Amino acid sequence: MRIGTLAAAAGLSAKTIRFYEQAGLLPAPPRTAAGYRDYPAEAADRLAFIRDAAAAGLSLAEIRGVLTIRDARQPPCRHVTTLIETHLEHVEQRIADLLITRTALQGLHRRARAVDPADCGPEGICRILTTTA
Amino acid sequence: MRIGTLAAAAGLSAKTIRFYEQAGLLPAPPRTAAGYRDYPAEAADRLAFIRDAAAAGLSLAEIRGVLTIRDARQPPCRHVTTLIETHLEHVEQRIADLLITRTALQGLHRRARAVDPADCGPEGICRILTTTA
DNA sequence: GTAAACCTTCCAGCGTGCTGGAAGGTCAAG
DNA sequence: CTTGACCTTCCAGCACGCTGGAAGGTTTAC
Repeated sequence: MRIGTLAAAAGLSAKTIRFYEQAGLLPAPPRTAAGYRDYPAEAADRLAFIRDAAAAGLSLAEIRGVLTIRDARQPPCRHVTTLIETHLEHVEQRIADLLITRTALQGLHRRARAVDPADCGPEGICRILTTTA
Repeated sequence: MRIGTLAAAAGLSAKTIRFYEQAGLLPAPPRTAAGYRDYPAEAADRLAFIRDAAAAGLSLAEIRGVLTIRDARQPPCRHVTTLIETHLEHVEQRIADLLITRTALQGLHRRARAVDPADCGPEGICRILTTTA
């Protein structure tokens, strides 16, 4: 399977696949006599995993961490558990941050609807945002 | 008011203030005879506005949009309201994505605790993760 | 008078996740 | 045989929001 076929199958560009290889997310595949990358079918699964994990918001570094340990073929279950816990903490922290942001935005939005545009004044700073510090 | 004083007042670095000027968020102030930036007191208000809007998660481009309209002496309230609504949607989408990720990680974590490390087998791929890929 | 703390400009890079282009080699169809 | 689609490598840059450093000029404090 050449890179273009794999790219089409995974819904990514060939460029992105080479980038993932370079970034250590996808192992370098064997090459044809002409030097073309020749992927096994499993590569599509791996790329699908990467794509989904990335879509879910994991950074490539996080995904790489999961894949690296998986690829080690050792049973480092405790390591994996720790890794998962760490990822979970990061995700929960991000959620917490975003909830704070959301609350702030909802406050701004409430105020925005309450303010009469004519009220902003010719020189005044828009009240919606300035009162929010 | 020189840049260092303003920076201290606004809780930003002098570098950041120069960057904001370069980015079109802060107008270029008059200069002293020696070429030093000499800010009026209002600059601190403007920077506070920028800081607060950024803290609420608006991008510098979005803030610039608000400021540009404000500087044109038009009431930006409706624009700001729309901006907030759009941004709120993005944040909520992001939160929803992260909640899905969190659920997935929690499931992984439960499975990790349930698996006996000896169970992973010498040649098998660790089960915790493979069932997820 | 001198040393430190400040200011100026410009150029460079961080990290993230790609994307584009140039210059060249290879493969399949007509 | 030629055309065009595909592949290779490498180098470059996008956006984002700064941050650091070099090389110089100025102001302030002792």
